[in-house]
Parts: sequence; structure tokens; C-alpha cells
Amino acid sequence: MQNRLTIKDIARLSGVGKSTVSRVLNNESGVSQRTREKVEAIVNQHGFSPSRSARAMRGQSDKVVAIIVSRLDSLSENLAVQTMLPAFYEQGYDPIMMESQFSPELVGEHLQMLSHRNIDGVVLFGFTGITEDLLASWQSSLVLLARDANGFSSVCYDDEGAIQLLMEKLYAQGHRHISFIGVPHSDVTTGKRRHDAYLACCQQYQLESLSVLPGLAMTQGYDHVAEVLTPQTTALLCATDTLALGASKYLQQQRIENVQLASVGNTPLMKFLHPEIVTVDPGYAQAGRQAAAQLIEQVNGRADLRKIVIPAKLA
Amino acid sequence: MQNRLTIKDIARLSGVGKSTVSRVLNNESGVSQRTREKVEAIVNQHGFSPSRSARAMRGQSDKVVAIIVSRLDSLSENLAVQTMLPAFYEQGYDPIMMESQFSPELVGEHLQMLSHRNIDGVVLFGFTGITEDLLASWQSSLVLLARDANGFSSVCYDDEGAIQLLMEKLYAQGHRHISFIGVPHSDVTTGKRRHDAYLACCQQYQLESLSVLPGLAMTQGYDHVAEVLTPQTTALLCATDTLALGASKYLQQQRIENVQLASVGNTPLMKFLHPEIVTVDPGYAQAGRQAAAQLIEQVNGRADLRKIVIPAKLA
DNA sequence: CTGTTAGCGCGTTCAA
DNA sequence: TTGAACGCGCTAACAG
Repeated sequence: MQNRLTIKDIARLSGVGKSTVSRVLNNESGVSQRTREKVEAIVNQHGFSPSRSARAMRGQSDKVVAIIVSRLDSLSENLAVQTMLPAFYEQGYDPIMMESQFSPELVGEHLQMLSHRNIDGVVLFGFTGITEDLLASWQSSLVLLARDANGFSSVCYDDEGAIQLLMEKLYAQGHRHISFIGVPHSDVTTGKRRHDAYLACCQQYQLESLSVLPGLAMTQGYDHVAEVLTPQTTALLCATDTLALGASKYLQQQRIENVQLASVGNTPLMKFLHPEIVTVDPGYAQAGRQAAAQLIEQVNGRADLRKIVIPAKLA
Repeated sequence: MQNRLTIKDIARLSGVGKSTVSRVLNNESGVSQRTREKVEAIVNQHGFSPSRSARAMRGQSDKVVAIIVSRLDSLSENLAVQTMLPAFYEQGYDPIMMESQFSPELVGEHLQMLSHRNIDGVVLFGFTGITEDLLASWQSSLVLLARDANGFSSVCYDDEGAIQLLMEKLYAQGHRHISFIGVPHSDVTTGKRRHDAYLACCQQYQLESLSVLPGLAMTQGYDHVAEVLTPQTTALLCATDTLALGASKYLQQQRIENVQLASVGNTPLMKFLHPEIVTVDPGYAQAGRQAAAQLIEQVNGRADLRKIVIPAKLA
């Protein structure tokens, strides 16, 4: 806010040239220990930090990244962003936030805004409708979350593993009629993969499968859970905590108490409202950290594109 | 990502000087209509946009603001941020996100990071422990949300009005034993103001008051609601949706069905889980828009510091 | 009305 | 090992 010092001032104050200060600031070699210490002392004493805009103009990075969440109030994405932010701060990156509202068009607009600004990289929470060509120009500076795409880095959840853990646990608890409520297959990960895993487990345990795939919204869980409840049903597997929340409201209203809920999510809200639920933690927190780490390495050329899968854990 | 054009290129391409291009870009007067159109044509044709870092270095604004939320998963703050973001985008501001986790120390650290970066302004969601002197150097470029402070702009909720609306409604419904669950008075707005308003309403309607002030967390609502439930209690007023969620879990578990819940919040989660609740919308969405608008006007010197109060509405 | 000139704060030559 | 000079893309002051 006040008149900031410049590298020139620091040079004058420490009795050296501008370029020496620059070298010290950037940890470059070729500066004597004594000089380096002298300059560093002055820098610290004045709390000097070089102007980011000037650096950026010199072709350096702006140290700005963008995080595009689907919805600000997504329980799972919140958990990931929560660990992502500190990871970015620590490396000096400022994360700007954008909300896609599950609209590929909005993602497109946001990316276009970002291409004007000199962004270093983007973390994008994937969803149905995000296509490779929409992201084409960002190949090297984007990390996709919760989805993968050819030619892009991604951090994904272990959808199959999560469902398997849940089914295993339910089976061990003696459940033999386990229904499933999930998301349409147009959603590849949360939708198709989790449902397929459920079906595979049913086959493996020789159980009848019964499923409905209304969508991601809480109300959809509520509205459609009845379709998979038979008199024999003793357990209900939900593709997400959000669906489980919807389903459990229905169960409560109908005073159905002999159906064990299970879901992948392990969000704080779920843990509070329904601690009795069997839940798998897909590793949102770890995913956030990893996504940030991968993006930083990647934009600095220290890492290639990489697909990371976070292992699921029973909570 | 590719080799961006510069103002110089545009100048060459349109056969004018750099400064003329600059004048056109900044909508400055003193350019003939013909020249302006010619330049604009070239600019649009190439999708040119001036380098933000270069502008910033020339002392212009960086067009970056920061939003410091208390928690990423705050139901109320999410609603405000959701309207704030587009408002900022529209004016060309990039909002960087930070989470304070209700820690004044973290706010301090974040503000310090921001003072190094050349930030235009800050929207800060206030909470207990935020003091005027912590924010001292940001007087002119900060908008406080949900709190007010001397010498600062703020956007506040009408705590008294919200409680009054709720009490009025409950009274009209015939309730005469209305308990209150809220937040300690150390929290000035959500805590003291709402509780005081409750007490005042009780006096006005000649009702006995019965209240407990455990805190903001859902679990606190759950753990302490029993303390304000008597055999006569027919309604329970909650200072926030989050508390109401906690309380309602308790009521459900205890199969208590003759207590009408009321709360200030009107968040989507609440509306879904408990549509039967009497709820007041404190105007989170509007608050977000206003905060963004006020901050932008303010940092552009087009507005003075201002305290804005959002009126509450029955949902 | 318009073009030329001089920096903004920094990184990067290049000579010393 | 160091410093002086130059230029990044832009705006502002000045000259035409």
C-alpha cells in the first residue's frame, strides 16, 4: 500500500548493484557468501519482496493458478479444495476460484478469461460434458480432478475400490440384499464406474442386484430410493454422500430402520447426521494435495503428465 | 499460451502509434472516431488483450481481489460467494480465495501475503476475534461481511429483523413457549444481536424466555438443545441453519414431533432436509452481490466507506 | 488529434 | 564475482 521499495533501493542500501540483488533473490549461483548474506539482511530487514507484476512481465511466471470447482457447495470438492489452497500458498501461488455449475460452456468462458490473464495452471473438477478438445490448449498446464482424459494429468478416485470395500463390509455384516442408488452412466466415474463395480460385486457374491441411477442431487436420492427398496432389502449402497443424505431422509420419514446405509464420501456432514452409516473415504483431502503438487511440478517442467489414483479407505 | 501480440504489433498493424492504441484500449478521449474504429477492428480481429502484468507495473490496478471466507464449507458464506464471483468477473476482477478457519492469526498471515501481491481489495467474512487494528492498513480497500467495524465498509445482515420476523410468525402460529438456541455473546452479530432480539421479542409478547448459547457448530446444536426443551416448549428458534440441523437431529432421534423449528438461514440443505421449518432468508445472495459492488466502487474511488444492511425476508 | 520519448521494476546479457 | 546497460509491454508527458 505504501511506497514499496524496489530492487534498486535494496541495491543502494546494501551497497551492491541491482543485478546482484536479483541474483540473491532468485537463489542464483555466482554470488559470494558474504555479499549474499549482506543483501539478504537488508531484504529481511525491510520485508522486501520483488514486484510480481514486474517479474511476470520479464517473462517469469505470474504464480497464479485457477481452481474451477463444479459447485462451491459441493461437499466432496470442498474437502479437496481445503487441502489444495494451503499447498498452493506454500509455493507462492495465488489460487483464483471459479464455479462451473456443471456447465461445459461456463468452463469454456472461464478458460478463455484465464487465457487472457497470464495463468500458470488450472485445476479443473471434471464432470459430464468436459471434453478433451475443450481443454486442448491447456494440456501441459491442467490437472483434471475426479475424471481422467487422454493427454491430461488427472487425480482420480478409486471408484471400483471404494465400492468393493463397501460391498465387502456389508457382505461381512451379513447383508445379502443390497440395493444401489447412483448416477447415470453418462457420468463416467461416479456414474458408470461405481455402478459397474456394484454389479461386479453382486456377481462375485452371487447376490441379486437392484439399482436405480437418478443423478447427483440430494432430491434425486430422496425421490427414487423407494424404487430399490423391497421387503428383502437390508442394505442400500449409495454412490455419494449426497445421494445417501437424500435416501436417508426418505428412510427416516418412512420409519424404515432396518436398512443399513452405505456410501462413498465420508464428508463431515454425513458423519454428523448419520454416523451409523458404513462409509468409505475416497481420499478427497489427499486428492487436493496431490493435485496441487502435480500441477506445480508440471508447470515448472519438473514432472510429466501423470494419472494419479487415490486409494479408497474404509472410514 | 502462444506468442501473444503486443500493443506495438497492434499499432503497426493498424498503422498508428502505440499510444493511440493505448488510448483506444482505455477508452480515453482525444481519438478521432475513424482511428478508434480502425484500431478496434484490428484488436477484435486478433482477439488482442493487453498484458495485465505490464499494466499493473505501470501503476494501474492488477484487477485482483481476495475473498477470505471463514470456512469453505460454510453454508451461508457459500451462498454469498456464489453471487460475488460473477460480480467480480464481470468487472474484470480475478478473485483469489483464502480460508481463515475462524483464526485471526490466519487472517493476519493471509493479509500479509496479499500485501506483497498487488491486491486491489479484500472481502473478509468477519468473525469473533477480527479486530480493527488487524485490518488497519486495509481501511480503504476492504469490505467486511457479516460484521461491522468502525472505519470500515461492511455488509451486514439484519439480525434483529430476522429474529423479529421469526418470532412474529411463530407467535401468530399460536406458539407461546419458544426456546432459543444460539451462539455466545462473544460473537457480536450471530451471538449477541440475535439473542438480544429474541429476548426483546419475548418481553414484547410477554413470553418466558429460555435459551442456551453453545456455539456455531452443528454438534453443539445437537448436544445442547435438550437444555431448552421443557414439556411446554412448542417451538425452538435457532440462530443459524447449522444449529437447527443439529437440533433437529436430536428431535428426530427422540421422536419429538410437536416442536416447531425456526431458524435464520434458508440454505438449500435446510430447505431440502426440513422444508417444514419456519425460516428467514438473511439475504446471503444479495449480500454477496453488494459486497462485490461496494468493493469495486470503493477501490476505484467512486464510493466512500459504507455500512450496508441487508433486509431479512421470510422465506 | 497523434506520434515520440521516457520510464515503471525486474531479469538478462555483456564486460569488467 | 560483480555492475552497467538494455528491454519486457505498457501508460504518461510532451511535442508536433
